[in-house]
Amino acid sequence: MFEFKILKKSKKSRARLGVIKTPHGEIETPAFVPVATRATVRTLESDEVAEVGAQVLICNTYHLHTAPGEKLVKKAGGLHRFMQWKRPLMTDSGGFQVFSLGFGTDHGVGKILKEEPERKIPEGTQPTNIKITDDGVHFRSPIDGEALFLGPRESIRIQEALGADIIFAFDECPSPLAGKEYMRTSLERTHRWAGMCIKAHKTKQALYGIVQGGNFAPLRIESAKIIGAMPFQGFGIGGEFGYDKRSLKKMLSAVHAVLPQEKPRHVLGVGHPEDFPYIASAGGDTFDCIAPTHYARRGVIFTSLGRFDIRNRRYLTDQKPLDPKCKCDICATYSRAYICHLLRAHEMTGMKLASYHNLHFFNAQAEKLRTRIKNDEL
RNA sequence: GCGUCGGUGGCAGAGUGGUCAAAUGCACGUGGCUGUAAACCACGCGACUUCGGUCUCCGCAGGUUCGAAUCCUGCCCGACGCA
Repeated sequence: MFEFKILKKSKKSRARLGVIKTPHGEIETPAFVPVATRATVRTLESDEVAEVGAQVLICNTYHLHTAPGEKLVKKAGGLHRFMQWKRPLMTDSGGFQVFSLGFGTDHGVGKILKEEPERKIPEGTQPTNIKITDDGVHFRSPIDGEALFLGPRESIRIQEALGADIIFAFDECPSPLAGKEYMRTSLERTHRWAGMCIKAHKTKQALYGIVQGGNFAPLRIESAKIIGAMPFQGFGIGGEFGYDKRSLKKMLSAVHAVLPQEKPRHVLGVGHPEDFPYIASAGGDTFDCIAPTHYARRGVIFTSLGRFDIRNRRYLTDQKPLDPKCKCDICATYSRAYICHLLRAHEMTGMKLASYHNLHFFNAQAEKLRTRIKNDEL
């Protein structure tokens, strides 16, 4: 059972208000999706993640295969039961690790760059530590060197064992440094893999296909046409979208114009607070980002007035809450001074309180998005 | 009181005649982080600087030497042992 219902379409933009129905409940969209790579939103219990307003989480195929292994998760009753998360779940296919453990590591870059990249990865190049073939990807764990092969069939098989409500096709997330020729070859491979994923897919879990093409508009459009025509129940849009926010919106809009309107779209791995309106107005329904939790552990607090580093000395004497406008339990209870102290002292509680607040903030921002669409403001 | 060992940058701790403004770690500071190899990473951390350097610096005071954090003498302080 999987269904997507569009409740309202904006007249001002491509934004839509919707609801995704899954066996584990509904997701009001646009929705922010916290990242729970290894079956946990780091530092938080599943109950707390629910408390903070998360409707759905995304876990990771590669990392859960590595530990504890999908067999064990299946034996434990599936991901939901294993991690005691009662709401919907997604699993990412491992396609992002093709980048993050490949060229991402080689060049020390993330998938979104700050400035116009000097594209330099020529076609036929392989990353140092992994090998990309037509059948899939040979990984080598950066931790213990363990060899691991992941292709479309393997990814789907693992994701079926894990048992999330929404699963993703295995793709290659291309590097933002990939040259156009590399991008084209990679894209064709990703498209081939998409077909293989559909063939391999046996369960009732919703399978999303992934559109790639980097910052090359014609490739993006082509990808959206090909993936959009395949019998997926939803779509992921992955990779990079250029180095500024405007190109993100433009590219997403172009892709969403091509994809079937009645199916949900998930924007993969994008979602700093300032990106939210761009994603939603470009037609995105769900989107995940590690930012709230990843940054929280390093002391970066997201607020209605922007972000700041709570570890800064001056907050040691600041008795105000993290964000005076925030309605979360942390802001109602604890001072900046306390959280500043905890983080400086490397106390885990500091990371947890910051994570809790940031996640609340991100979810509240997503809720604002929905309200704005309802009120014809977006 | 005698003996032994030791006193190095905010802390811990290398160095034991030149290559030492002094390893390394921690702390501190700045920057980075967008489908999490991430409680991580990079850089800085005596002062001044026209960025080529200049000055001050290894408990204190003297001395030896072309040259001392490093060797010698005295003093101060600490740990341990013996009285």
